[in-house]
Amino acid sequence: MSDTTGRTLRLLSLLQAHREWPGAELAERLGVSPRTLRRDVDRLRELGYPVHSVSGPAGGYRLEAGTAMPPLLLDDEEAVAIAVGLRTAAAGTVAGIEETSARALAKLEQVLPSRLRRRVNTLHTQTVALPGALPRPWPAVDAETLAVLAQAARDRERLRFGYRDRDGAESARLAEPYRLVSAGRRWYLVAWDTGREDWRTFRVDRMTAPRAVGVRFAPREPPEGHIERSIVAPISRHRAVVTLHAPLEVAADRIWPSDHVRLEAVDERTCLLRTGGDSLEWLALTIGLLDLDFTVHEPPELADRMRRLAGRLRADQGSTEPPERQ
Amino acid sequence: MSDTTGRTLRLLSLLQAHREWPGAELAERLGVSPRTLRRDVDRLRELGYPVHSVSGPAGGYRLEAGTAMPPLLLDDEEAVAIAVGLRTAAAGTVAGIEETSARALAKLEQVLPSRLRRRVNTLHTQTVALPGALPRPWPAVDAETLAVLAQAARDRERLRFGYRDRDGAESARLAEPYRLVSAGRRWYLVAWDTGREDWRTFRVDRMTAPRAVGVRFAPREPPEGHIERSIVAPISRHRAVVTLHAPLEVAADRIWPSDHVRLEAVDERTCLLRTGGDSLEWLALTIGLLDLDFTVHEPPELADRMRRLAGRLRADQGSTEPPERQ
DNA sequence: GAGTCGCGGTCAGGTTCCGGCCGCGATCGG
DNA sequence: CCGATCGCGGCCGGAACCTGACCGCGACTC
Repeated sequence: MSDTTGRTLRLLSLLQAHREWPGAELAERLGVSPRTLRRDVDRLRELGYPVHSVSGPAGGYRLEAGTAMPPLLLDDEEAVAIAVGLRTAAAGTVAGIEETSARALAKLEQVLPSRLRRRVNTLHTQTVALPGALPRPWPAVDAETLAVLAQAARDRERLRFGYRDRDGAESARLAEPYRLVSAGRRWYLVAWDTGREDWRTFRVDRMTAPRAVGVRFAPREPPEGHIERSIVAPISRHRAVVTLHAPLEVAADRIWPSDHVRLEAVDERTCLLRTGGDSLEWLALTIGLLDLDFTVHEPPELADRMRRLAGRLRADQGSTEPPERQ
Repeated sequence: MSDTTGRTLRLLSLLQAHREWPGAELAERLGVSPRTLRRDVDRLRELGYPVHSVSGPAGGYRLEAGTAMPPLLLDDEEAVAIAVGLRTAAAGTVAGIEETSARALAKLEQVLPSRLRRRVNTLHTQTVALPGALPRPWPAVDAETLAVLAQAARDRERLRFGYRDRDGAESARLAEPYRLVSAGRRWYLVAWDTGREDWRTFRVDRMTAPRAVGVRFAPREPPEGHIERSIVAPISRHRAVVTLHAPLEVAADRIWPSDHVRLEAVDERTCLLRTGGDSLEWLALTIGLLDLDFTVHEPPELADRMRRLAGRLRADQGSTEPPERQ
């Protein structure tokens, strides 16, 4: 049995499925001796995939980001999610990468098992069937954060983060994430709060700087039906509050309405814009492009960013001819 | 030299990059004898990946859809496209798979090289429809069709399809696809029409039942500027020429390569960007988000728009308190 | 019908792989 | 500070594997 290639692939798959593994468990799963496992790991390293290792108790192996993409080993659901995401992106929901998305989609669909293809079809038609509601404004959630949370929950790693509760009070938390839940556009993390010694449901948008602390914990089940809560506000990294020195109607005319935008009149010549976004540059530019006089109230960083951008933009635009027509 | 595992991986990668390969070429690329190649193919089959083969001249190997997902071997752009698609899907743009998308994203981001991560970030913020540039409903292009076209173009396979031209006249076409181009919400296929013996640009939504006919053709280059003339120019109202005060590599890293974008080095610290778009605001936004110093040469309106934008951003007084807390 | 191409059997020689054993060093907990 | 745990990598011997070469066969195209 020419097992070694397949085993190496299986090892890669395991390393992608969980972030960190103790060597002994890997060896057992692959059905080889620990010595051979070390050799397999070396093989992966020689192939250019950086496998990081930690000595001592609680040591183990983990696959890190290197300079080249390793082969992605996906389970069924993930493959479906990717296919659906690519279809949507190719449909023009995401600007600028349509053609590449189509190419990636071609590659994936070439090898996509037919039972999965069926699922992709039903899912895709389900989601795109809302022509009116299709053009989404900006992303509701910080994807980076989601990825961190999903990973911590998957790998059963303790999570440290700041949390701002309903009343705005900040606190530092240490929790054992159980599952990431999305309800509508909102995301929640169900977790065991080790400080409070109880189950909590955290709104993801109120969490700050979550990071896996590297300590694994024993799984734990939450009580039946623990996952209920209701909230309103959108989820984005930066929330902006800006006064626009223009009548409400004028402003409303230039702003693409969405869940993430609130516009209220202050008086007949002024209105207040509340909005949010993942990047300060994005906020600065979209606000600036409204072409209205405005005053930024929050966040303070936004004003800084605007000044910096203004500096870039000011520099003698259009004064010169392009260098040379090659 | 323990090459065999890596070679098997490389073989898998080749089989995903093109649909069909003649055995001799695969053997040469992998640097082994044809006999060994056959053994490698057998190995893949034993691992459960269905490699189909065709005898006779024009024979070769092709990887087909099996019962399990094979490891996906992605190039940089594809990886970025998938990451962006997943982020968007996870953010709730696509209903029903948010949690799975987040999981897949975690898996991908764990191994995503950092240079790609930057591209994902800048791209991700651009997913929004602009105020002003309202997304009008468009004859939806079938993702399945797109995948077929992208694959045929990639693999250089002749394509047979029906086409309904501007006047509604139907015709059957046989063409050698060159490239799939997306402009705005529309898709075009640039191809050599073997019947007309000339280059044609087909609108994808007017094509019916395209399918790869299985015949490979020798690649052929369209005349210089053909794509720009037939698609980019008519579609994008504004064509911009901008000097970026950054090395080519830095700029290339932040700009999504597409048919609408040309980037050339001027010297070691400067490069020239040519791009196009429907709206000045969109152009200003994408250029502004690059976070690079730049100088706009064309069009003059864009330079004006940038100056105005700079004025707005600078004019903000940055007062701290909003008028009244509602 | 000729030529091309994939298929798979066989063989021989060299290489690799594996498990077991060892001492080493890093890390964590007491 | 010490001991336990875990990853590291050298070494060994025997078994297994991999490779290239050669062969005749069958499928397919022109």
